[in-house]
Amino acid sequence: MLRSHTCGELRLVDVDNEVTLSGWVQRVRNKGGLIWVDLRDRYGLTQLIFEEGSSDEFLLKKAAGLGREFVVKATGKVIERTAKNDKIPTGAIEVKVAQLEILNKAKVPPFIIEDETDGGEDLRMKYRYLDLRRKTVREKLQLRHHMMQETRKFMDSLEFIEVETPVLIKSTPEGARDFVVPSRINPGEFYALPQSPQTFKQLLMVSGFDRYFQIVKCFRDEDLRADRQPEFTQIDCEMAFVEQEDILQTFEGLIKHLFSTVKKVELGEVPRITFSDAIKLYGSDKPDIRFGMTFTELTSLAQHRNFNVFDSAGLILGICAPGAAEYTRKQLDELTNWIKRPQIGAKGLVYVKCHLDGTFKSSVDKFYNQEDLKAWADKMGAKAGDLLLLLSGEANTIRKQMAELRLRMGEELNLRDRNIFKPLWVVDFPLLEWDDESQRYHAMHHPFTSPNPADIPLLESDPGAVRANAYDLVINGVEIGGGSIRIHDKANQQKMFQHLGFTHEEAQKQFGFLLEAFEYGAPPHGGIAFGFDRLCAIFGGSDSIRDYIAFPKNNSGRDVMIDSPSAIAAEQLEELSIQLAVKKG
RNA sequence: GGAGUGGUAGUUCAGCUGGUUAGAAUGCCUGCCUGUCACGCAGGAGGUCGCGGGUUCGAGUCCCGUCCAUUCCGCCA
Repeated sequence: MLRSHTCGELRLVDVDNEVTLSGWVQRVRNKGGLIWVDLRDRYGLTQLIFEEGSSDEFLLKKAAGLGREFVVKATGKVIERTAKNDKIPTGAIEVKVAQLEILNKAKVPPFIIEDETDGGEDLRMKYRYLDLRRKTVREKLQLRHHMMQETRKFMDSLEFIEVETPVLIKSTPEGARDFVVPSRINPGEFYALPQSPQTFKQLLMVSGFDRYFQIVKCFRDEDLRADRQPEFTQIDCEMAFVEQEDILQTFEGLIKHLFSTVKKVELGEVPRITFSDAIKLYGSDKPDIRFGMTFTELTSLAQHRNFNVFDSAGLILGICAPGAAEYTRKQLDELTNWIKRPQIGAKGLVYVKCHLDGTFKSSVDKFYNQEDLKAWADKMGAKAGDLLLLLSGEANTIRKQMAELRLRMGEELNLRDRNIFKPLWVVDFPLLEWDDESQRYHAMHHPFTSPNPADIPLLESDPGAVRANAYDLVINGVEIGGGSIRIHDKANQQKMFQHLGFTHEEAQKQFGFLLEAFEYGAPPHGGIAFGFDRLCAIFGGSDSIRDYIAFPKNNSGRDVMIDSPSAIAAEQLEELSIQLAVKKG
């Protein structure tokens, strides 16, 4: 027998029992006549003890020779500790070892395998299998497991059916770049890996599976970020015979269920905001509503005082940072420099300190008197002790800049607590988005999204103003999910392709199967997809999704452990009828 | 494609305006230690300063190029 118990379960009640434990040596503490070995497995840590006098010499020697990460089997009696450790659940007992077997030796690991590791990101990824032995990392994958099970439970309880859709599908030029896979038996032709199972889930609606979901890998060949991997997991969902309200209710239920079961957090009703209000108040379509600091427009109030910067601006925006009036000159300079960096690119930053004595001190005192500044403060609802921060310029540009500033101020003032969760539905997204590069409209969500019926007349006159039946779920400023009510009739779908610049032939070639399916009785339907990795990261309180993926890729899309991607043999290339334009040396 | 930051011992980092033999902590090895649990004490080994070029009497340090990592912008229907 290799083990009778795990390393996490023995307690005082087990004292005097003979047990066998197997696991990894976390650390050996050799005190001369006494040797302790911390034995670790997935379930915890148990202390083994060897004692000069009562343990035989050979055994002592063997114990003293153990190194980190050796795999051992130890048999012995559970005894009560003289000196207990209340930091670990097994801290009241230890195992007095009578037999020790080294199951496998280990090289000295390149970094320390404990909660606080000395290993950097790169090294940990190269030896990910060692990194995963660490409790902090393991717990993140356990969280993911838990969320996955709860998602399936909840969806199943509502009669959703999990259907697997193909991974080898067809490339389409819309949207993100596809990963492609050459077909050996069809020379010169390629499959694409799905960016999402979008068309398949719509076809399932046509098939009558009126409630579908799938926890599914999706692939996008775009540049990576801390929260973006080339392969990632979605909770993909679709429902037939529903309107937007049905979808929002159903999946608000899923989110509440996950928070309740996994985090023991009971959420209230999820608030909603329209896209246009989100932009106006937060400068972002994924506002973090854990804190206020919404935008106030000061354009009419602040112009015509001979301050040229403001007078020439299309828009003047202000936010009120609560209690930040005592910011020093140095802090304000830092903020100004930060917002002037090329990534954000503001021209400058105007501040107004609302002193406790009711006076104001600003960086534009030359142009504005105390009454002017008071009028601003009043309009922004500022209190004594607050700091007003103003940006001016072209409307869309400064909204983005102000959104960044708002988030930074929220961070600095500790208003973005990781243990507080504020989900938000953003609704009424625009249907179309103008793309300067290709000089045409793109679908903001995707080409299957239906327009808001009230706005259909605008499709010809003002396409950019048409609202879509599309919605996003945002939690703490992170886009967690998005979806829409789809178009379900052929004529409308064809019209949409037309608006997006598809010729009739292109539309037919790429999506003919869907258009044809719509002719055979397609029900009204809609759905949503959640970024599962991000959802896990939010639950775990991390900015990066990488630790929630067992074997993630690095910033360049490489797996440094298995060293992929890699070149393939000339014979393979030939078999696939592929010639390389560039040879990798 | 662009910008920022970083690359020095197994690991995490320090190394100033260029100056003699490149340091610390931790890990590792050896010895001592009977209640440790971040054990302690004493000793020891360990370096292509990412790579290539340049400036200089002299480069870890300055300059140019390049590679790698990371964060952000673009991109991500």
